[in-house]
Amino acid sequence: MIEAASILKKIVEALKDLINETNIDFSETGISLQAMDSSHIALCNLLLRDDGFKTYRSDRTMTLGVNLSSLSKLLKCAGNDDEVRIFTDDDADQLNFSFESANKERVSEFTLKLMDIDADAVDIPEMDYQAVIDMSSSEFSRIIRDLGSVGEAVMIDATKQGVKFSSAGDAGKGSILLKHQKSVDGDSALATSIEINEPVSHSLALKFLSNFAKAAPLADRVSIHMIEDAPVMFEFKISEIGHIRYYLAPQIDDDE
Amino acid sequence: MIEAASILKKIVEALKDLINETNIDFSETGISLQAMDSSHIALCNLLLRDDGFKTYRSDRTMTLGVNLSSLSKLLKCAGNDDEVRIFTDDDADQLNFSFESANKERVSEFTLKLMDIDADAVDIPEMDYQAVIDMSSSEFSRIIRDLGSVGEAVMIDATKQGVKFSSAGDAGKGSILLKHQKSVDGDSALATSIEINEPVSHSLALKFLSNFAKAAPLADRVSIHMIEDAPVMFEFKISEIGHIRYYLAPQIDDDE
DNA sequence: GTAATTCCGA
DNA sequence: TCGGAATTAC
Repeated sequence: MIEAASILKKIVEALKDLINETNIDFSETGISLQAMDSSHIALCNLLLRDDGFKTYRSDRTMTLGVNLSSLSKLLKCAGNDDEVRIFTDDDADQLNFSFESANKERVSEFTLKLMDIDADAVDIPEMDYQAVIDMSSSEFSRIIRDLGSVGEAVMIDATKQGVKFSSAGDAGKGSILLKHQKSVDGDSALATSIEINEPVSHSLALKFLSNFAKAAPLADRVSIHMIEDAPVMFEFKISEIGHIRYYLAPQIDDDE
Repeated sequence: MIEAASILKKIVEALKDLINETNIDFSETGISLQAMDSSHIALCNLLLRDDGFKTYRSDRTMTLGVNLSSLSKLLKCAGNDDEVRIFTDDDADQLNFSFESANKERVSEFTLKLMDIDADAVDIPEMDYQAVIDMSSSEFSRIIRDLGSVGEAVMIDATKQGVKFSSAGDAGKGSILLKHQKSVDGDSALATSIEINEPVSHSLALKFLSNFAKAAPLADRVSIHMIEDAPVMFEFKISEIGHIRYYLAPQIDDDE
């Protein structure tokens, strides 16, 4: 399997602070991963389809347990433009990486030891969400960072008119309102669009949202999927190849 | 003696984490320093020839003991483009620095207290090395940093074809292979050249190599000089004026 | 564990 | 050019 290193790095950066160790599933159709975060509250789902790779081959289905912190360190040894090959031996007790620089003068080989991990058997039902907010991922990061200095949780209120992020803490409170905008061609990159059946609002722990925001380098946009009485889902599409989705259950608090 | 501050700063940065205190020799022909690192394993050698200075005068030979950490702090008070004068009084119990800004509008004077230091009498024999690797110093830094996250030691294997740096640790292992290349004019800045009589390989403690890599800002290239059963020497040429050389004895381990 | 520094992104 | 984050030294 061959791919540019930078995207792989970003993927691992988007997961490693949430998940220490996880099983990764390799199958004919691609690579996938589902895992609860270390505190068993949030949930991540990664999908990389086979056709997104330059070449991809997996003769059989394999589940490999990796330490994401080690993997992150390993990937830091690749240049962003290096071509990456990932392969495993038949006994699959280690995962091998080769990085080749663009000019071919430098070839690195790294090996990651694998581990047996007790899988959190996770099943994610597809849902019909009441509201789907599609917004700039950098805007999302900015809002999460800004509200992170205000309080511990963010209330997300989605209405037809727009979406409001708000937080309150000891020193005060803050809110950011993004108005719904049909993607104006001029700056559609920043526009926020909201598809909504019914207004919905949820309070979410900022601690997790900050981690979700680490996926922003992977995608220009993030979509936030909300429904009453179920986890909120954040999706970052990874161009041409798949997505990262994060699920987080709302906090039960006074305002809902 | 007058010199641009930035180069002096870089020199001290390249030494201070390895050596706390050292004698510096001032003679008619220039400035030199030899010292073991604090753990008495690695060895540094600095040479600054008199003709590399804008002006240089040393009426007699002097050996002055300095604390490099204090010197580093002192030099941080100089602007990078300041012209530096270093001078001492006849009794030589302190070293005086003046920094003059490019526009001459600002002149700073600093004084460093000297100390008596028991010299490690160090003698470095000139050797005929079996292999000399000449490579980009930034590439060297990168490799040392990358392998630093893998293990505690690096094996350097020099052959006619190229040089391989490799390391192994708990989480896995890694290696970087640089292919030998006659300096193609196009990008000779990155090319690696290897002059070799006989293949040689040595295992070296990464802890020290990380310190050696701090000399990279002083020189675009580093040359690695290897011979069986003797310390490996790393040389960074300081343009027009001298060099820093580091010596490190190989670790005895199974692979050699 | 804290503090400083260096590097990257806005 | 400035601020923030990550890395590294004390």
